[in-house]
Amino acid sequence: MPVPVRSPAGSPEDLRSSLHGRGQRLTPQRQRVLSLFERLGEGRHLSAEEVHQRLLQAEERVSLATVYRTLRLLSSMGMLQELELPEGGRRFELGGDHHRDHHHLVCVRCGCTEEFENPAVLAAGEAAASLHGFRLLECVLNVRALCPRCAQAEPNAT
Amino acid sequence: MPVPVRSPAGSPEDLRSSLHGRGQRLTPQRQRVLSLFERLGEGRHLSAEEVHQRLLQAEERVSLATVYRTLRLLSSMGMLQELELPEGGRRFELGGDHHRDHHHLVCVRCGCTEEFENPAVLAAGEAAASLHGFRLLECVLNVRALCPRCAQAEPNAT
DNA sequence: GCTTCTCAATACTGGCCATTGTTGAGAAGC
DNA sequence: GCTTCTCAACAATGGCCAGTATTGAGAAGC
Repeated sequence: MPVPVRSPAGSPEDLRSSLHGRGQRLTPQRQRVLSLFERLGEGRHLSAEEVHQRLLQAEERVSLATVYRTLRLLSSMGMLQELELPEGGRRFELGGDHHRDHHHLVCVRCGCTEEFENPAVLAAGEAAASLHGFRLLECVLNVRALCPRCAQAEPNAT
Repeated sequence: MPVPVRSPAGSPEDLRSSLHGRGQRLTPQRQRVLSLFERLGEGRHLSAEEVHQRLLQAEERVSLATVYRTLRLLSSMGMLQELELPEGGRRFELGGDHHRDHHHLVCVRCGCTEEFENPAVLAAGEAAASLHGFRLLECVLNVRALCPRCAQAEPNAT
């Protein structure tokens, strides 16, 4: 039974540590597969063969067998979600808790975090993306701050 | 005593790579000094002795000589700014380009980035901070996206 | 046809070690 | 008094290596 993976497919480093936690390794192939889904965005679902083809097109060769293995692995880690189609054949898409915008309040002193949402942030991200011609995938706002407890411990009032 | 959950995103890794780029090392002492200034926020300026004392209070022992060396180092790297007081004695504060909100558009495919600003983001951060009783230090919005060139290369319309 | 298995070749990791940048105390300089 | 220098002790890194998870091709299973 796989370990509970809390953080969605975020940074490359997240994937690495998730894998290491299970004594597994981060390989270019695994990165390529996950990265492909991240580039596609959330709604998209692909079959193993499609993943294989797309990676080939992107000049990121990964053998079909490895694609299958990796899809299964990433699913078991919760980073991908498996869809069983009635017509036969399976599809995969980005894991469920992948909000396009999820934000964190991080205490720089003790490291504790709070999560929050705010549509205004996504709007700002979309505005900037559109201004520069980018296609937005995900917005992550990190607010570096001091939590109530640590703020009290710090002997200074700015 | 607070329990560290995960390292605050932002500068820990930045500092490391900046140092490595110069063939220098990331040590706990350097982290402590920089971290102290980050906790203080932007307006604050401290003398070497004050830094030393505050670190002692925080049970983060760093020798005075090292404090001096580190302050000089961080200044030369632009992470701190040196203020020469007319009365004699120098003070240090967080480097200038440390905006309380600076945001990035990052292409997840080629890695290129664009920077932008948007007061709405800072507002959102402040709202969240205030809601949870946090004292905001800095807002960093990371928009994961595809740049125009890479968006074109990706053969899919979501 | 889609998916998994086999097995030799490959390569990611963690551990260990030498290199050399850093630190701590106290002396020395200004 | 504030800041820098000296030097032995310390420790962050990079390189190297063995251990072993992973990959690629093709065969085999469903």
